[in-house]
This record gives sequence, C-alpha cells and structure tokens, in this order.
Amino acid sequence: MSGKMNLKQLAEHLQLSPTTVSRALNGYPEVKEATRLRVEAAARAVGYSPNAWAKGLATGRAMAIGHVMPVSKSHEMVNPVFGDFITGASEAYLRAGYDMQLTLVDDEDEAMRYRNLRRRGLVDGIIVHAPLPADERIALLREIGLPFVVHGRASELPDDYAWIDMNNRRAFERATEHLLALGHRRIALVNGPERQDFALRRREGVLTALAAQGIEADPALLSSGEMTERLGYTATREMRALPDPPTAIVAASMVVALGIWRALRDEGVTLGREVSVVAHDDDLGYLRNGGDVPVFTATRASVRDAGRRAAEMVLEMIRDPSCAPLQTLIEAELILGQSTGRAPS
Amino acid sequence: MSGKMNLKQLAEHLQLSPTTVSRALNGYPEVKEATRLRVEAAARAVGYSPNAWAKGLATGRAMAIGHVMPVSKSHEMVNPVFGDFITGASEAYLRAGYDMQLTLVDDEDEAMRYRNLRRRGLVDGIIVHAPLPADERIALLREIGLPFVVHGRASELPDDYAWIDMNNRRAFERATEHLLALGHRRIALVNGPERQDFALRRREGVLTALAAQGIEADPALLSSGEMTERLGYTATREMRALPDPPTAIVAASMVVALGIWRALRDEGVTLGREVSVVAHDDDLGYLRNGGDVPVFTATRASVRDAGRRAAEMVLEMIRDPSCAPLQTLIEAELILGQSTGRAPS
DNA sequence: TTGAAAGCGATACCAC
DNA sequence: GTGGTATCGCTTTCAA
Repeated sequence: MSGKMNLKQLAEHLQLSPTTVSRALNGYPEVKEATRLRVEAAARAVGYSPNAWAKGLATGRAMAIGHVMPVSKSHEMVNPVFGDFITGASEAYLRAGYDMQLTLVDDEDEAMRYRNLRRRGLVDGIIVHAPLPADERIALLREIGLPFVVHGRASELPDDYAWIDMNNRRAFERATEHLLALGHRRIALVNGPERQDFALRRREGVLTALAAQGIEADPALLSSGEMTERLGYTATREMRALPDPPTAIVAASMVVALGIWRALRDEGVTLGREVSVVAHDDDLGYLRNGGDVPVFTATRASVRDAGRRAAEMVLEMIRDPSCAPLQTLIEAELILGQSTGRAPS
Repeated sequence: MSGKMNLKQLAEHLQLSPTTVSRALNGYPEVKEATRLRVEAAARAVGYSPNAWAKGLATGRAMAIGHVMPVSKSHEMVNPVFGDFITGASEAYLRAGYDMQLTLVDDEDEAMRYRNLRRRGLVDGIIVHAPLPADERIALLREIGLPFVVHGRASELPDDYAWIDMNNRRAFERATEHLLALGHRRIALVNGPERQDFALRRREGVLTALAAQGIEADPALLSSGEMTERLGYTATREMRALPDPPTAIVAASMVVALGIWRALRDEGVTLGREVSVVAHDDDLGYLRNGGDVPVFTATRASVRDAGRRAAEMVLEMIRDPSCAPLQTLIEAELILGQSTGRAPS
C-alpha cells in the first residue's frame, strides 16, 4: 500500500506507459483529462510519490533552498530570530513544493561549502544569514551563479544583490530621537557585535539621531558584544561608574535589557526615573504577546514575515534568473512603554 | 575550474575508467595508492564534487537527516532552544558527511509529510521535535521504518523508541525542593503549555517535591501557557490577588521569569524577600554568559550538546538498524542565585 | 493523445 | 588493480 512503488510499476498497474503516467502526474497539457484523473487516483491509492533523487537527476532541479548560517567555532549564540525566520520561509516553500536544507558553517570553510552545495546540485537557491559589512560570500555566490537572497545587508559592498532587511538604522534612530525628546542628553548604546552588519547599522542610527541634536557621541557610552544578559549587566555597571553616567540606555535586545535592569536594580536605581531604558525586541516576541513593556522596535511576527518574503524572493529569482535584484526593506514598529521617562533635571 | 565536471569527464581527463575514479574517491581498498593520490589531486584541482542526485539514486542513501518540527498554524512560538539544538546536531552531521534537512509541518498534515519524506527518499533518518505525551508520530515512523530519534519523550507511550531528553522532571523537582528547604510552602508554578510532554514532566516534578513534604498542590498556584513574558506577568498578578498568595514561584523559562519580575515590581514587591523566584533556563544562556542570576537548571551549552548527541544517535541507528533503542537522559545543572531567599515568616 | 528509448551521473557486479 | 556495463527512477525528445 505505502511500500515501494515506482513509476514503472505504477504504469504497469495502470496499463499505461511510464511516459504518460509521468506527464499526467506533472500536469502536462497533452494528456487526456480522463487519463489524468485515473492516474492521479491510482497514485493516491497506492501511495505513490516520485523518488526525489531520480527526479533531481533527470530534471537538474533540486526543488530545495539552502539556508546557510555561519556559526563561529567559539560559542557564539544562535540568534533566536533564526527560528522565526525559517518558520516563515518554510511556509513559502511548502506552498511551492520546495524543501529546506539547512547548513551551518564555520567561518573558515564557508567558501568551500558553498561551492560544494552548488556542484552537488542539492539546492536551487540560497538564503545567506548574518552577513558581515564586507561579506565575501556575496561575490562568491554571484561567481558560482546560484540565486541567493541575503537576510541583512553588507553595507560596505555595492548594493546590487538581492536582500531583505529590517531598517535597523532607522529603528535605532527613532528610539534615540524618542529619548532625546524626553530631554535625555547622556544616551548610551549597548549594542550587538559590531563586526556584524546589523549592529553597525544600529549604531549608525543612534549616532545620527545624536548628531542631529548637535550631540557628539561619547565613546564611553558605546558598548558592544554578544547580546547576552552579561553584556547588559557589565556595560551598565561600567557606565554607571563614569563621572557623568548616562540617563538613558538603548539596548540591542531584550536579553541585554534584562542585564541592564539587573545592574540598575543592584544599584538601587529606579527604572524610568533616574535611568530610562529602551530595548529593541527581535528575539522573544514580548510585544506581540505582552503588554506594557519598554520601547520596542520590531515584532516577532515581522521576523516570520521576513522569512516568508525572503523565500518568495529566491523562488522568484529561480523562476526568472534575469530579473533585477529584489530588495526589501522592512520598517520596524515603534512602541513605547513604561520604562522610559523624562530625563532627570 | 569550478565549472561542471562529472565523473566520466574526470576519468577521461585522468586516462582512467569511471569505475576506478569512483573507487579512488570513495576510499575503496582495491585501488593502488599511487592511483588514489593522483585521482584525489586531480579532483581537487578541477574542483570536482559528485552529483548528489546521481549518488543518491545509485546508492539508495540520502546522506541527510531530516529534522521535523511541528508548528501550529496559530502563532505558536518556535522554541529558542531549537537553534542551539540544531547547531549541535550540525556539528555531528558535518563530521559524518551528512546534510540536514529541515521540515516544519502543520500539525494536520504531519503524517503525510513523513510518508513523503520516506518515499521520496530524501532522508536516511529523522529527528522528531516537540513530542506530545501520546505522540502519534512515533508509531507512524516505526511503521514507515525510518530510523528516528525523539528530542523529548512521549510519556504516555511505551518507552521503546530512541530518545534524548533533559531530565525535566527531576530539574523541577530539585528546584522545588530548594524552595521548600528555604521554608516556602506556598509555591507556584508558571509552566509551559501542558499539552507538550516536557511541560507535563516539569509539572510532575514540582508536584512530586510538594507531595514529599505532604503539601498538596493548590490548583490556583498552577498556571501554564505559551512561555511568554505575558504569561509570567498575568499569572503573577492573578496569584498575588489570591487571599493566600505564593511566597515563591517556579518559572518555566527566563522569559516567563521576566514577566514575573515585572509583575512584582509593579506591585512594589522585593524579589528574594517577599517573593522568591526560581527559573529554568534553557533558552538564552544567561548562565553560561552571565552571573548571579536566580536559579537555573539547564544551560545553553547542554542544549547544543543534546543536539550533537541526538545526531550521533540517529547516525548510529542508521549504521546498525538492529540495535536496541538508544536513550539518553541529560541531567540539568542546578545553580543558585540571589533572587531566592527564605520564606517570610 | 500515447509510447519507445535515450539520457541524467553516479555505483557496483563481473570479467580480466 | 582496473575496466566494461547494467542499474537506480525519472524526464524528455522523437515517432507514431
């Protein structure tokens, strides 16, 4: 019933040629409607599904998209948004009949892996995650000739490839503007790892907002690192020890914000009074599920949406390889909460 | 150089037969060492890698493991541990030359997807994520005859399949014991979704510890749902409104704990004095990166490790299909922090 | 509208 | 040790 049954056997069973059965199953127009129905019914009945390897070999198409995620040998965190992103992507793949292949690569042998992916023919397209400002993979993939979409951007490279990205720069600019409007002048940033492109853009956004008010950024108020609670904690303690500590802090993620809160609590400082905190949330969907949290600038749902759109973009590029590079910029929501207050006078 | 080049062409180039080249590249013993070296050098030089489809068709092996993750149509969260788990798994696959195929399925058409995976021959084995207490997939996969390892367990089913799991029951039992030892008697649990097996086990752990002290659980102190900040917040507010509110709370995750903290803060309650909080952390690795946080019972690193071991288990099962079901139980660490204190007298 | 047969690119059996 | 060749299961001309 559901055992092994191949096209040839199915064809014999139906008293038809493999050719016709294949055509019927793949929606070719030249097959008679009655025949098609008969074939489809039989296929369903015996639980036939084509052997993917034979199909791939014959067609040259993989019907699969590769997601490639760099993971340092060192214990770097896997960004929690990753799960949401691929959830969205898989929705699109499901609809289109594509599979998703996941490859985690060490930074070192990345190039080789891509070439392999291509030559082995396992994927028809690729989504590149976590790009660096001058990411080499972009040139590499173009050379290889595999359609690809970058989740994020490589700011130092010419903007002529396909990408989908949150407007990190603008989101952090707005968050900072918000704090400035509340009268804050000593505004700190606890940022993600600044070798990553997204973190650089976030930093730019903060600096832009400050500059617009004629404030020059104090390097002592700019911190960055892996987005952990520890980062938030230590950065805050250090900044609080400054002669002129910050009155407001922009946090790169809720996890970081948690560390900040702990640090402030340990110093007996009241959140929203002596110090205001604004956090970007792309990691845990507090907002969508939650209530009156601090300031947030992206929602979990939008990450999933980004994944879906990224997937649709690659599929489109596969369909029409000659099309101009698709680019999608997603604006973050800005939502205010209770942990921000006016600057103390 | 890196263009298309197949075995036959490589063989011609080398003045050898495809057979020999294939053998040389696949480490067959009967090929002369000198020949092997020559072939390998040439393969590297021209950038040859075998076509995966042809290979799969010829060998019948997919050299890929499928990870199947159920995702409800509704906006259920993707558990953040997922990213760490597959990171670990991919390390093992990389070493063994396997690929990872990711399939996210709606609850409904799961069965079909598994059958498809099998028939299309895309994977040699499967890792099942997020099992339910009486998960049907286990019977299904066994019937299909595909080697599989469950990440988690299905408590209501006979324990005769391969799994890897954290000892959730014991972890929560110990956390509760800790609170009991501090003199707490009104102990609340804010749990994950209890249709999931892991959440059920956690609940059992808490109840066991309470029962051991002759305390019967108050249903009003047992809350469960999606592990969001909102859950922690609302559950805490509701419990605090009880005539006899809890003096200690066990939280299913750090995210939930965050909501609890917010709720307590909003009520002007001091953490660790009036109310103690103990949180399970399998999501964000505070511990590994962090400092004196509350009580934690699992670390991020251990999730990654679990992924690696799960992968090794499937590979082992593929190697030796007749072996007894492998089962791995991982004990969680228990680490105490500053947000727990003696029960107020 | 249907069928016969030639690939697709590897592996593996059987000779030599 | 090495080489010829059938084989895996499907798609896709080309004929009928």
